[in-house]
Amino acid sequence: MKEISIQVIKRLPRYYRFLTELESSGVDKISSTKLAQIMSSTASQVRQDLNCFGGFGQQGYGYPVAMLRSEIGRILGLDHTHTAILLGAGNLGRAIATHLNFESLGFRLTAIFEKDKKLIGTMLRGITVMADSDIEDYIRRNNVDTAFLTLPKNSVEPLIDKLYSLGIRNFWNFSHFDIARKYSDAIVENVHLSDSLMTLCYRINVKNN
Amino acid sequence: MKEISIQVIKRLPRYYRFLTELESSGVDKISSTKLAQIMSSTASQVRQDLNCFGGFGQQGYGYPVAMLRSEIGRILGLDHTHTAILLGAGNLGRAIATHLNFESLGFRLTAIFEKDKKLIGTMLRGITVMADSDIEDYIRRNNVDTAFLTLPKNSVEPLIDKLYSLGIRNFWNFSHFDIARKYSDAIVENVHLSDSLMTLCYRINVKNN
DNA sequence: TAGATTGTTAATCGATTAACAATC
DNA sequence: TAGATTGTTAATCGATTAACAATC
Repeated sequence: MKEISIQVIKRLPRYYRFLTELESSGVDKISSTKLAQIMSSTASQVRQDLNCFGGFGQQGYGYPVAMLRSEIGRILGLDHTHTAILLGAGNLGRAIATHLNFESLGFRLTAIFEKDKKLIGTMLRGITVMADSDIEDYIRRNNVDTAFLTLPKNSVEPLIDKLYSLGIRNFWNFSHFDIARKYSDAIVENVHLSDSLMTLCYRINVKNN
Repeated sequence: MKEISIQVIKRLPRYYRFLTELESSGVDKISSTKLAQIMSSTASQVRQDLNCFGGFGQQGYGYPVAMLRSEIGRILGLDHTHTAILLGAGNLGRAIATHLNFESLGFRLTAIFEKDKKLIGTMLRGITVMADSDIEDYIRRNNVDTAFLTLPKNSVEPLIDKLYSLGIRNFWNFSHFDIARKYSDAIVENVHLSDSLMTLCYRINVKNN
């Protein structure tokens, strides 16, 4: 199978969201043209994207919504269960922990670690926040493959070698530490909120120049 | 001037971050080759990107770091001050409010609104959280141009028309409500955390297939 | 000057869009 | 069957990469 481009992959969650909505509003089939309208895309792109993974449609009819949704979920691997730990129970960490339904996104959050003593022992999403110093022990005893990093850059820096050496290769990284550069075989998904805000700033200024 | 592509724009904050680091570690000049190495990019791309905005370099020498950094800051418009309000003081809203240094990102956060009565009256980053019902009045009395939306989709939906009708055109949107589709002249920067996590899930599964 | 490195044009590569035969 | 719409190939468009003359 030919490699799927990152552009296509990044569109998949969007298809998944819109199809979920369509399904729950009782729509049972949709054409590439209609789906493209809803998603501000093009019929060509929809068909090209979907055909990267197989022929889900039917000529003269369109795509069955429920089947297409579940197929995309399967392609994304949302039925898998990767075991993740969260590092950092500050504002951002708490938001992530409480805000997302990991179970339907392919993950299981099993532990939360924090340096600040005031936060250790508190509960988040049914998980007791543990001390930073327990990380190594926890990973050794449990099968963890993913780390969610909601710590500042200078806290990630001294931690990342330990995580890597303990076998963690997947990172959801909210910090500005460049993990991918240091460990080229790691899978790193970065969320840089300030970058996003700067982009907004640029676009506002261009419009109002 | 020819339109700058969105790919280039999205790379600008990254240049800005790396240049800020270089500057604070006392580096005063850098070649496109070296900068590309640090950023896991290519020398060609660096030069092409920068030359969208002007010739900041010097042949045989490279780019002056401090000057290039401040130029990119100016291009991004970080010296501007857009006035923003935050809607939603839940976990995510609180994280956003406390986590980011808006002043150095081109924005000023002046008010926070929330539906939940338990949160109204609490302080965040020196701002007293106000009741949802005060939004309209506040916007009429103050010059607000941007809204940060850290509310769920079904709370954004009934609110967005009011915001738009009161003149707000710029949105930093963490919800799944599709603002751009409804108001095509709005500038919408979306942050979809669950999309990002699904992309990570896909990439892990492809690697470990 | 000689070496280094930019700015910029040209070549390549890949993604998006268009077109249409296949077929339900 | 006729109409609709897919799957897929071809055309276009744009972004990235390479090359090199200009020049500090």
